Amino acid sequence: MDPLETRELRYFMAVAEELHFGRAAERLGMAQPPLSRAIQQLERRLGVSLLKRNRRGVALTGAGEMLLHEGRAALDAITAAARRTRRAGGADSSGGTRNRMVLAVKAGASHDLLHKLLDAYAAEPDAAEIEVLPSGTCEQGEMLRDGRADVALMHKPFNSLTGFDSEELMTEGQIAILPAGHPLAAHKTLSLADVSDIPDLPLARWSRDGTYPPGPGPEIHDQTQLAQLIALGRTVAVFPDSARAWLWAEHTAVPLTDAPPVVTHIAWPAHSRSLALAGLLRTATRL
Amino acid sequence: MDPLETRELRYFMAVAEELHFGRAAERLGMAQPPLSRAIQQLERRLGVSLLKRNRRGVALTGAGEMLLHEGRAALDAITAAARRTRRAGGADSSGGTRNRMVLAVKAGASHDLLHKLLDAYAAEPDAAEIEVLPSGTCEQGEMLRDGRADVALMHKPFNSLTGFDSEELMTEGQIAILPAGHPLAAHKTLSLADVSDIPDLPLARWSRDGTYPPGPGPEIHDQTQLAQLIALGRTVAVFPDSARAWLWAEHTAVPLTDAPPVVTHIAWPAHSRSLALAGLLRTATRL
DNA sequence: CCCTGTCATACCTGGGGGGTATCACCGCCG
DNA sequence: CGGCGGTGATACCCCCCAGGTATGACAGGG
Repeated sequence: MDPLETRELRYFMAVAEELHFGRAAERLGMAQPPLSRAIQQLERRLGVSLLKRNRRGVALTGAGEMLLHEGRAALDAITAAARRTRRAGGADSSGGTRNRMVLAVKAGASHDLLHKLLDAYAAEPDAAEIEVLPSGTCEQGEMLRDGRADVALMHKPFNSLTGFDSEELMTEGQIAILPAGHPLAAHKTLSLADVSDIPDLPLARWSRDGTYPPGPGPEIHDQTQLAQLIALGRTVAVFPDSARAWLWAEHTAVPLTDAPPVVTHIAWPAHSRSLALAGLLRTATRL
Repeated sequence: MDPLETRELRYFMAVAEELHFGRAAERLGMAQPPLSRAIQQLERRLGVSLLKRNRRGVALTGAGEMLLHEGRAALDAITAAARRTRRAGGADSSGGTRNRMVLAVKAGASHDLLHKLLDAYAAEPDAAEIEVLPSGTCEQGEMLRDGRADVALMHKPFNSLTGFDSEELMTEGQIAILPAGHPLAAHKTLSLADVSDIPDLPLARWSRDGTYPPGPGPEIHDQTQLAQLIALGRTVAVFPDSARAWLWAEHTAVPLTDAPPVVTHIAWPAHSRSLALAGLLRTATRL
């Protein structure tokens, strides 16, 4: 009948994630009884049971899982609307001039491409002000979805472009970054197999949502950390070619022959229709 | 601060579309003063002015336009969440079995592809129940966005696939559909220029959102209507090759040499993650 | 100059969202 | 087996705020 309220969605998401009314209520900063009631009302309203209450906690039904996924997308869209509206209203109060735009970039990646892009765009007539937002590991997608960013540089195959519009900007090979003195550093090229099986140099493991894939290598969540460990001869890493920009003297880069190429795209939410974005895209595709 | 409520969004959308508080309030089924207040609160909350109140109606600011676009996307996402949740909960109450799925298809298009797809999918083990939803002119995208449909057959270049994931299914040429007796019907092939300039047969104009592009041809919003007008020798139309399925005896189809090919895709919202959809895609790409 | 149409303000009321206290139920463990 | 802890549900209350009505302020047009 009448539409879902965002409050109800927020409540349900909390319960669906915690699978526990008490903890969910705490997270929401409210008491448990009104939360229980709100969820019941939601279920009545939708005419669907969302949770199975076993006496020991709760579990999601099929409909519950659906609402968990779709609801997250909807909440993201709402916060995106609020964020982008605030951003659009911050500077201009009428004309559409001086729009600010946020560009998300994986920290340290595509450095000179980014530099050239920003310089070229700044030279455009009535260029918008661009704020560069360094993003953590592969979270540019979330940032576009929830409105923290308006446009992003994304790197296939690490980022997924599904749900966004994009233009291809650049393709590059990958390199292995080795300690300068290591025997393998003398090679002209290497294969993935070569670098994944070095007995004294386990491949570094990157943090993904705070968890790490299993393996022998050191746990990394920061490029500086990684650079240091490589320089100390403790690990080896595989990066796109443009990573040469931040290599140290103690590093040696060796091209990999069989690593998949990395394609840099500029991506934006599919429904975007802004002049500033159009200008940036024009600049980017002309580079 | 605290998130936008859908009520506020709905209110703002109404005002932004009507550009008139009174009419917007009427459309919302409420009185004008609380609507005014709600919008003011919204503006205060966002810290942004959304409307310029000239004493003669209102106009949108830049931020207002942003909220109009982003808000529409957000509201669509919310109604989609509600619709899909209801649909998921209708049949199953726990297991995930017998999910229903809605497939949007432009009425009359890709008829035998659709037929083969449905037959092949129905033969799959634990196939979901598929409801076919005939859509009007090119509105499959909206249907995916607001949850009326879960998956759609879309036709490049008529539909835009931006924002969706898709798989290519079929490419076909286009044909001109002429009255059987017409001189041009005797040709083996024609060009677009040939059919757009026939003095006695103006090209039909299709309705787009209830409005028609300008031109001499008759206004059409229904395939049967069009078929009849062609049979009567009053107009000519250009269609994908698969339209041969519904030709009448009084029609003649002539291939067009220079018309852009029509590519049929199966498309779905980028964030979808359902087993039923995966099965349908597997079937579709194997056809 | 008044009348009309617009949005804003003032004030009131009722419903419902949220809180506290408590219940009902189950599983665990001594 | 009986208390005990921890779960979600119920009962009841209160007060805030969404919404309604009446009215104001202001601009433009005849």
